[in-house]
Amino acid sequence: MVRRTKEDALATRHSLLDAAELLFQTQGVSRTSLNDIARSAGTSRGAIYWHFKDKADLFNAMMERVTLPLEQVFQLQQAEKELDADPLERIRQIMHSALQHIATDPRTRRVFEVATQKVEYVDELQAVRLRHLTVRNEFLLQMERRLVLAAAARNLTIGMTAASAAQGLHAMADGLIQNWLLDTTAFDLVASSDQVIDVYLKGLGFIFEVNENPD
Amino acid sequence: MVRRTKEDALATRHSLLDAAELLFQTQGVSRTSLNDIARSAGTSRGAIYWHFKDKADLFNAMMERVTLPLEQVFQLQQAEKELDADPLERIRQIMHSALQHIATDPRTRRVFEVATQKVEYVDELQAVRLRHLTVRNEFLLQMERRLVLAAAARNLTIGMTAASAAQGLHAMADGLIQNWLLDTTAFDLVASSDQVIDVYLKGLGFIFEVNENPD
DNA sequence: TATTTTACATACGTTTCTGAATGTATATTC
DNA sequence: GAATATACATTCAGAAACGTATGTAAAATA
Repeated sequence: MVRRTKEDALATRHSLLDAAELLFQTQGVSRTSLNDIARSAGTSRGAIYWHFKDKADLFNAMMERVTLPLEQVFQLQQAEKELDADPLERIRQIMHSALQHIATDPRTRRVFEVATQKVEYVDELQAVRLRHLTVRNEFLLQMERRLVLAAAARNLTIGMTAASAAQGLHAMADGLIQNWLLDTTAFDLVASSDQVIDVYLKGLGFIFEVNENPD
Repeated sequence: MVRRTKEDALATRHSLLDAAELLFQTQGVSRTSLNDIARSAGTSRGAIYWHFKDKADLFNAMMERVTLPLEQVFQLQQAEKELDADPLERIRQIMHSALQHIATDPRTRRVFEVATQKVEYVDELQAVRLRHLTVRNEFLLQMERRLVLAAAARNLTIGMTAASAAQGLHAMADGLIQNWLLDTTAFDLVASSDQVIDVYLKGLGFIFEVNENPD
């Protein structure tokens, strides 16, 4: 009704994104009107058009609220001097912490569910999609490099290109997340991922103790 | 304009589904109106409402046109007496032929792209989704059984439950398909899948010749 | 051949959403 | 403390989509 302070405005922005998350999750992006979001956040459409250009812009902001922190994690991993650490262990750590974060942080899980099941990637949303592809390719390259280092350190040669091996690793994590999001009670994401990723790495020729705990 | 023979009607139905496929792929399901589909197929909305209850019903028909044949494949695999065949080889064959089909059949690829990127699974479409989950679980059970048989035949014990191993196998195939659909030029689906699946099976303890061809 | 379905086409009414325009009261700035 | 920018709320006009109802001519049926 009246003008708020800058902090209030930021709070409004966040409550709009919060409302969007929940509504997108239950109704899907396209069937959620800007009016729905505004009313759920206790404001009007005017507030949305003030903070965002349109629905696609809002969607993008919602995504970045969870993906930017995730990307930070990868950047940090790269920043710290890791020359001494075992590349293979770093791979396992990175995968573990990423999956762990997805499994435990409610907002991340919600947004991932929206991003994988409740949105259609066309027109303006395609751009958002493409940006994420860039991030994914960056991740693939990192994994590829780490695999090369890990293989060299152990003086072994995997039976395929490092790029293919990285593709497989990423596909495995991606598939696990997707399937877990379809039914979060079907299996324990972190535990299963740890096991299954170790199986894959073992198949590549890397030998270590596989976690023996069933499930 | 005038009534056609039954064959004509069936042709109309198929052309409606064809048009829907293409429009869904480029515009997304929710942004494609029934009028768009009708005009693209050279008919009117009346034709759609004659053949289908609503858009969800049409979507479901579009899905079944490609999923039913795929399910048939699995059923047939089960029907023929396979007691003599090596269960591990059957797993590899099934995965290979499924991926091969997805990679080479344009309609299947198109519908998969729609199903994974161009539709929001809410409300009526949720039902369609749930039906596919049933199919998936059936597939998981089959793979689990085969893995048990394969392990028994070789007198080895994998370091996890067969269910988890099957989950990993399925997640891997699923992830590969998803990633390949995002950019079909990034890698060769069939070749990469063959390699990567063998790596996984090898990691489980199954030993055999891994295809050595790079990429 | 008369009757009844069938396979659509067309018209209608209603709902809903969007973007832009405009209004407005309060922070903020100078 | 006057001017300006901010953070929204409200209104408006227009398009578009859906479901239903109704029309219709040719197949199918008897």
